[in-house]
Amino acid sequence: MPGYQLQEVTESGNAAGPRVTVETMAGLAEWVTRDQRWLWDSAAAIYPALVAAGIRIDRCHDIALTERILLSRQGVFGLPVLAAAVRARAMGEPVPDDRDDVPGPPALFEAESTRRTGQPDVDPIDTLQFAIADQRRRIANDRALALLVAAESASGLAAVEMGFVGLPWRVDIHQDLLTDLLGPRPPAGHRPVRLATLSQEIDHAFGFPVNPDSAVDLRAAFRRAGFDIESTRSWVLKDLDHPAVPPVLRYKELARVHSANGWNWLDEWARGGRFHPEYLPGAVVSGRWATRGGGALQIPRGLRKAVVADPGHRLVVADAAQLEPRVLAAISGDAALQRVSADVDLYSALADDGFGGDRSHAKVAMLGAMYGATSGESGRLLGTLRQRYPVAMAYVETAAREGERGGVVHSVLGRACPPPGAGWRAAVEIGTQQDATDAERRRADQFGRDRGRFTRNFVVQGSAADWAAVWLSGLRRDLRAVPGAELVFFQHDELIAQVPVESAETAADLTVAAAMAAKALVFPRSPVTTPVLPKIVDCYADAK
DNA sequence: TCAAATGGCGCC
DNA sequence: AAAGGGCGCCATTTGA
Repeated sequence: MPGYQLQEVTESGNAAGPRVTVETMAGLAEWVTRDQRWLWDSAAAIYPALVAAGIRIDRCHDIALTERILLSRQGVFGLPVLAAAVRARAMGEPVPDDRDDVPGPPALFEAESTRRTGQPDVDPIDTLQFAIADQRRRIANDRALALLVAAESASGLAAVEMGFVGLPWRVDIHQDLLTDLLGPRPPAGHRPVRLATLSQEIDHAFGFPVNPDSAVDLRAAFRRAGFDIESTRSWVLKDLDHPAVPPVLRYKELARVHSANGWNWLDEWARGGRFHPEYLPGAVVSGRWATRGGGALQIPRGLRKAVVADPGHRLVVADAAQLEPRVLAAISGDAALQRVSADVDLYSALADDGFGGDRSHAKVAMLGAMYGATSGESGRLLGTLRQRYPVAMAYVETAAREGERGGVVHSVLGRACPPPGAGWRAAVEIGTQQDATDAERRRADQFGRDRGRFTRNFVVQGSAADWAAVWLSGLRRDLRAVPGAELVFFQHDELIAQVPVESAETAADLTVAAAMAAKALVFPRSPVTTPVLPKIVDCYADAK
């Protein structure tokens, strides 16, 4: 593994510390000691090889992840080739907004001059030194931003480690579930018997053949049967009085299992009893993680039975209860909502505080407020929220107005949302001219409202992601003191650690402590709580 | 014919 | 209870 160039930095943060040129893994191992922070271009590019070689590090500064956050604040998105961005900044040129570039692992030291013609070659160490100094300068004196960058860098380490370790996955249990639902595994290219049977029932109910996998065909069939529907989404179909509806809904459900998490998924993703998705920290504009491969963030609840701890171990499943409304209470400073958020079941408290004890109404209303619902029950319930929590509602309304007029908003620690694109600006520009047609006005309105919903949600979702990154990185650090403990899954506001039986209670306590620490760091002086309720289980399905 | 767009649905 | 935010993935459809 030659060619990696890392720079060691002293605890004092002196970037001019000794240089290390790593020629081999064995050579690197000598350099890895505790209490070092490594500076490197990207954990995603370097760390997988180290982890595979049995090397773990405690801390790092990840130039790529940091640069993405810093560039977001300059309105640059789409992850330009990192070296190009650093080089442009070094030369005082505008940073290229390279949306179409293929986002491979961001590589500072790859031979980019061969890929991107016309660029001068640069010394990687010089580039690294410049990048570090430049980033430090841009972060200087912004404690929130420094916290975000530290948490993001640590997330980069956790992501690589979790991808390497993988989520325990019992293939036999998964196979049994599939057989129960769909019948035996069909030959390649064939439908399982259960789907074929349902398809026949659907044909029979309509009186003519219909392909239930085709939305076009299915909608035409229902229209032919006298139901003037716009789409075939299941919540539309479920209200129709037609004999085809039950088998269609069941077909959709099972076809989803088959195509998304069927035998092909098992072959590709769960060999060896582990599911190894690739985690991409901060890859969602809001700062949430994304994953690549296997749909790791959409594991159906019904499949959680297949996630079982190794012998002698337990799973510690911890999630932050109703994180987003608590975050809204914190960032808005709404005293009434903060009082409600003192309750472990926030929605129940909300229900008792203006929704006549109706928890589901309270929940719908709050979600609607954060997502920008306009119509229906949720829209009507917004009035109650405005009356009870005017400060919180004004906060999200302000964010929405900012988005509608083309502005940007920030998460609590300072991640910026993308500015509107050229198409958006053009459409709004045209639609607001004196001589605009009705269609142009409607289009401009639509674009404005859509973006308002986006920025409204961004401030909440992004701040929740900030909190979660701090939580995760703190827990990762603390968990290193627990022998045999590994983080194995992370999903927005929920994580799973696999821990030796005897350490399960300790690890569970650590998830709680890390949540309290995250609250104190991200929302200092705020009275809100961000409770975490860890469950110690053998099987993920038993955690809820 | 093939790549991009769409519809749909799983998770938060 | 409603169909509002963010994603990834699959099968089908569209259109160049």
